Amino acid sequence: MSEFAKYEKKWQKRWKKDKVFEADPDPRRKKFFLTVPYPYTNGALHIGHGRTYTVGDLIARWRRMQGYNVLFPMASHMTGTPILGMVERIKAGDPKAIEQYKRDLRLYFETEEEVNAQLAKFVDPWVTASFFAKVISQDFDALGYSIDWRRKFTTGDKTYNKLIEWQYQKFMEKGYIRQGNYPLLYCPNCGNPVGEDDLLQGETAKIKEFTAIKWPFEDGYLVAATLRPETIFGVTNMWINPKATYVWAKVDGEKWVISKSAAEKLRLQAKEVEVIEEFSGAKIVGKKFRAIHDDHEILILPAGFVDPTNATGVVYSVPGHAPFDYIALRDLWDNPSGLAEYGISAEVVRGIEIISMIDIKGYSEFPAKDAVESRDIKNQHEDGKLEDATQEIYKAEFYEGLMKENCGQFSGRSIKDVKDDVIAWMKENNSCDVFYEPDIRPVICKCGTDVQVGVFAGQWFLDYLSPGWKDKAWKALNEMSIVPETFRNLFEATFDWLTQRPCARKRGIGTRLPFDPDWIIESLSDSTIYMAFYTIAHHIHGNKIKPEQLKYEFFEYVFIGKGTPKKVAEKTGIDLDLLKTMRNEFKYWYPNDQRHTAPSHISNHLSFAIFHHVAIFPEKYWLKMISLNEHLIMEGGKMSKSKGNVIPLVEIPKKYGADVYRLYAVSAAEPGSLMDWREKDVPTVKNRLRQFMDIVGKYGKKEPKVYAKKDKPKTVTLWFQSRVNTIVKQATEFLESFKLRDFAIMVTSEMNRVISHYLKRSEVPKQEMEGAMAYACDIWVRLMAPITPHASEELWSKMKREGYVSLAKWPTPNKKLIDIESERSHDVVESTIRDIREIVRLMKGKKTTQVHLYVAPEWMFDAMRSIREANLPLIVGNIMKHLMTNPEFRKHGKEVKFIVDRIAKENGLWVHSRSARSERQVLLDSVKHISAEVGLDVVVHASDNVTYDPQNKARFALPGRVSLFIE
RNA sequence: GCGGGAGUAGCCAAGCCAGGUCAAAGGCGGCAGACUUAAGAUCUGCUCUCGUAGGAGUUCAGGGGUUCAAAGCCCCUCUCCCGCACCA
Repeated sequence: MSEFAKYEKKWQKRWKKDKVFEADPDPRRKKFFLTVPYPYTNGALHIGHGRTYTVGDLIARWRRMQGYNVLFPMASHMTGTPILGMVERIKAGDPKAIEQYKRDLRLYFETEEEVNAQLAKFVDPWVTASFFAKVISQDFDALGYSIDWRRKFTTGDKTYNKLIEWQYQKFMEKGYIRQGNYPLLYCPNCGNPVGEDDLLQGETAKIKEFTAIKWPFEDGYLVAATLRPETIFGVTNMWINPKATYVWAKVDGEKWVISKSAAEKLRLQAKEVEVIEEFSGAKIVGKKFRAIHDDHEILILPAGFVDPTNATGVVYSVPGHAPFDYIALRDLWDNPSGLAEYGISAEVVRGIEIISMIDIKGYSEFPAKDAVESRDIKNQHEDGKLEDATQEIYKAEFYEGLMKENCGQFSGRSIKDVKDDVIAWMKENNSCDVFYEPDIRPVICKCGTDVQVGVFAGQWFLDYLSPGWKDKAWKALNEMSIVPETFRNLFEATFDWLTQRPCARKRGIGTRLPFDPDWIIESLSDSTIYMAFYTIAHHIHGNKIKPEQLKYEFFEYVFIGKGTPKKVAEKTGIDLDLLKTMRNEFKYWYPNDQRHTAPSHISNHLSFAIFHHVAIFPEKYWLKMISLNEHLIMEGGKMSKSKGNVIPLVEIPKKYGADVYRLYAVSAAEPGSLMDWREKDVPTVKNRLRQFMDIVGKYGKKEPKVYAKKDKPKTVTLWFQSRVNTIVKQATEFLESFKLRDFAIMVTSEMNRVISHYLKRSEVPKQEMEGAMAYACDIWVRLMAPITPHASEELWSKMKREGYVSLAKWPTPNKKLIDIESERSHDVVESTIRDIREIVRLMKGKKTTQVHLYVAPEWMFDAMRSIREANLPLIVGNIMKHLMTNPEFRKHGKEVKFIVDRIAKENGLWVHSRSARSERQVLLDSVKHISAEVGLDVVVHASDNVTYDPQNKARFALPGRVSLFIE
């Protein structure tokens, strides 16, 4: 158990008891509405999830301390397939699924009996989802997240369904929804589309779209599938596998010749297929078909390499540009003996002329021939080499090839531009269709069946290309803050690429489409505007409003302001005042000021959220800001259950302490980069927290006092007060610009450094030091509160402060105390100490007793100021001229050159005190300190009155660069 | 393939957009010292190379360019990471 657990629990309880984070509208205060996407509750969360929620909480806490009325709510996500899938696997007794859940359950139960008892209940997705929703909310509390839990809901709630129904009715009204064909991986045995998780093999498979070209043949078509439809102009023959089974089939009313297995696939691809006749490929070898572009007759040849289970099992041959075709034809030329049985003479085959139809630099007229010969491919059985040759030619021709003059209206155009036009042209002439295949083979379903491509007719899409939609979304994006700004590119790329997206499915948990209840809205499409639901969720369940009361008119009124509350109250039976309250509460909180999550959601969830908001809400309710933090890795590598290196969220407070984790999570990496969790760095973080607690614990209880100049404090006290306020200023600026790591370093390392330095200064009287320290601690404990709320709360109460530090005022820098001059002077002292040390080190053991410090003459300080004020470019001549016009400096001509040369060399002015007097004074004030640091007696001289300088060192002094003599 | 991003000292990681104040923050590791019976913890200093006077030299994936001046801007090359649609 971590040493922090006891007081962490204590404060979590008190926050809850006093409803510290429950936020209600307060017109007198500015609001800040922050959301982090709700977790998906199909299992326990891990340390990586914690990073995002911790950052979210940091923002919430900081804004709250800044005086904003902060709403930071949370809900849980259960729509979609994963929970349902797991439940089914548990029911089926799948040992892997059972073990996975047991592993998660053991985190929450002591005994194996309890684990099994809970697991036994996981036969209902609702039970699974609500169990994990519950434990995740406990985990969040244990990490100190300042969430208003009154507003929680799940995406499976009936009331939530009503929101989504309204949303999709709105989309329908606007014409943003359409139906169409959609191909996806499909298991014919299960009768379902399959996703990555459903696959045994080929998990990464994507769908490849072939163009099926319908070559006129007898009273129908010979249908050959290709990825290179532009090559129809180079066709010389057709390849048919004489040993394979083909069919004549009626496909959507037309007669097609395709392989038998292709006919079965087409049935799944939303085609009407009726097999008329089955026959062996040999039967049509030797027959003729007609070309698409000029109708001439072409021969069908036998080819063993044609795979009837790939695409249509019919291949048209372009030997000039396809290595497989070239080598197959060459093989027949070399050995035509097998042709006789099909009634094809050797002469006819030898008479086939290879056609060159693509012009490409660096190749002969037949690139396929070049590629085959350069690889020394002997025959059509060298698959690997042929595949390689095909890739080479395909790529080269696609990017650099031009259609030759024999390509009709497409002549002269580049392949990559012309491809789609060729397809369009064939489509117009009813010469082609589409045929889908998985891009890799085999793809096997968990049920053991070979997965095919299924085409869903009537699939519902959200059409992001609907007129006007994208323009509005762009406007929203352009006006929104994206932090870190580097991620904006990713949004822009996504916006460009979004076209149509299926928004409903046939399976899973979710909301049914109101206008087509066979379909269930898929889980990324039902979580885009729900932030609005937080503003009223507690009223809905608090007043036991029934789902059927949440009619279309209800949401129209509460979210859009349409209709009158009176009419809506009549229609829904909801109390009139309650309706008004909800409308007002929505108006108070909305829009969502900041949404924080991980960049992996940019290409879907976050972009959809922007699109859906602009579709539904008026401009003033669009998202204001999206902030992002990257994922977390473990000891330099990916986290994965198989590696066993996943730390569950629930263990973090026990193992490390919530505050330690939080501090690590914000200080180990800036949000924009991956964070590496390294166990050996944890003690350092813990130590930083302990130092903070020790110091504030010791000095925080004293009476804070601010020292003004008139109080005649030590100069180092003025420096200290200045540094503390500078830290407040910079820390706040870092938060504003979302540089969370810099913020964390500033309020831990830097603050600690400044404090330890001050504590070392023995010249400061005890009372003065305690007063100044108490002042600093009062600020420090508040600066740390967003990161380490429990420790800060504990200290705050020990300091006998009113209320909770979580609600205390965020420190603002006291400009009067920021004294750049004293910070500069301090730097001069520190650099002097460094210089002394360096010289002593270089003197290698020679006995040293005393150091003499010589400050530069006053006029040099005047010269530096004069240069700064003149704001001259860094050109020696100009600066010289500038100084020499002043008779005061002219007196020191030679030394002026010395100082100006130095300025040129250093590329500008450097840190120094305001005047020789003040520089000397600071050194005098620090004699004790310098002496203690370097172990030498210290004598400070003024260079206009040097009484002792045996080695004539004083003349090297410059402002800020004290000259030294060590003896 | 398409799209996005990254390569910084022994390691991790800031800096890059707005070039000079950068031998480059912070941390880890290492070395030395203090404290301690000792170890650990903690604290202090050092940690690219050279240097018996505060200085000099060489660095920011590799190559080229722009500039008085480049880790930073431009071009090319190499290497690595992430997303690509029904999966949340």
